[in-house]
Amino acid sequence: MHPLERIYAHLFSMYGPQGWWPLRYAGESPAASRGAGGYHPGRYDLPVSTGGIFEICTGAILTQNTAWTNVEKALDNLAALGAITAEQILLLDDESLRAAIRPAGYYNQKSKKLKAFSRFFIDLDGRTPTRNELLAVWGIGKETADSILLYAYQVPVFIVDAYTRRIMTRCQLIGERWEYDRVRGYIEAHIPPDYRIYQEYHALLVHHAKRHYRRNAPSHSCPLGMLLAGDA
DNA sequence: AACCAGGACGTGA
DNA sequence: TCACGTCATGGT
Repeated sequence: MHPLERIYAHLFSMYGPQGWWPLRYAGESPAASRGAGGYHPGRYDLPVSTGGIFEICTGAILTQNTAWTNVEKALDNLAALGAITAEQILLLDDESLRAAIRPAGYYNQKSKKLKAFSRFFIDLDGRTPTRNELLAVWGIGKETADSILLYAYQVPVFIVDAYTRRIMTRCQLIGERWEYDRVRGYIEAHIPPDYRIYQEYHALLVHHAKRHYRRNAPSHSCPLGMLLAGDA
């Protein structure tokens, strides 16, 4: 069993299914099967509507280098304006859009990003975008593109975020200087390409990192260390 | 009261 | 390529 598989099994046994990506505004998932904050543990059929897909894409852009709690406030404001669809965002004047997403920070940049992505999203006309198409959109980098593919379109790509890097590096599975796509390729080579596993794995890494791998935290012991003691 | 949060882009070597 | 600087609000 590869260390990456062992880590996944361990994290899942510790924390259980995480139910990412949170869906709170699209109203497509029955409230009864939706947990607090819009998380929906155990459901892998979401999103099922265009609104749900777009909400995830919007959240992925707004959460760039930003705490999710701040993104929720921005999404609340957009929902209050009735602007959580691509068409409605494009109808908003720039000043209103900036004001709505202000809690998420970087509002000048992100307002442009949301409009650029909204045009792109409409042109897709329901089709699943390719990774390169997403990367060609201004404001969509590798991590955001992969977040959109994995959580909005159920494409099995592994998201390499700061938390993933920090944990894998400290477990000595990857090098400090490995490029994004090298890390992604390494993980995808050792984990079966099942979008449900990739979704849970990434969410579990984030959850675990928030508890044990804060950037400022001194190198203290982590529960995963014991898992890796036995092999290379 | 610094420090950080589920990054991306522009610029100059 | 690579290393910086910039963007910005809200919680700890």
